[in-house]
Amino acid sequence: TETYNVAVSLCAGPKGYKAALKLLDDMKERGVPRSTQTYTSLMKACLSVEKTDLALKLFGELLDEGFRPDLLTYHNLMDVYGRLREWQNVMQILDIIKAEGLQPEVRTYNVAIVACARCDRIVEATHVLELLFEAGVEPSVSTYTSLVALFCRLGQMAGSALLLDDMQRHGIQPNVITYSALINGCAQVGDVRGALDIFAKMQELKCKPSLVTYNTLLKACSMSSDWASAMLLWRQMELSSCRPD
RNA sequence: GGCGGCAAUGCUC
Repeated sequence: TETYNVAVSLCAGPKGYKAALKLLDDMKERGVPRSTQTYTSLMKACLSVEKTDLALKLFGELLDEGFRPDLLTYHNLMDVYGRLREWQNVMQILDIIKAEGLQPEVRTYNVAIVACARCDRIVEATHVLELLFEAGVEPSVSTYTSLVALFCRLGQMAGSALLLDDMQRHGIQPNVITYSALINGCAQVGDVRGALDIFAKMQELKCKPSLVTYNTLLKACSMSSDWASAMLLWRQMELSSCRPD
């Protein structure tokens, strides 16, 4: 069982999920017992290629075989429902986790926030952060970055600024991903100036921009037809060790 | 005891 579980867990990517499913058939044929983890890893493999229907089916099989879902299973399940835009189910799973006596972790809430974010549900995503605090769990950079990214994607820059303050009050420093999300927000609302300001701040803080950062900055410029800034950024990008792809 | 899970842009279909 363990050998198979490890093999299944290594199956990610476009081809991986098929290999993983083959392993499951193999286990059944040879009478190798499955486990919660077998199915959870299989769900993950399916999610990596957005096969949400298959992931749901595997969750069903897990239950049919009489296994108890663990935290990770529920994380994957929330991921599924996020992709299906079924945020009500995401919130419900948080309740189920509690009801089952499982101990939620930061990641539990992070996954829930991302799932709500996929559904553009700002209210629910924000509520998840409150639930985290109620549970006495410490937020992480990812927690705040996921929320900030949602606000930014929807152009709610005032809200994202409040979150950034809140984050720092909790002693969490934004990283390159957080800043990239904020730059994306500036892009959404056509604020090239703001995007460049954040970029400047990153340099001050010695926060190394990534390829995504540059792509996002260029997007901000192109959405406002600011070709002069775009050219400057392109040059900067070449000077740094970032190569366009 | 070990193993499996989280966040940012665009492109593609």
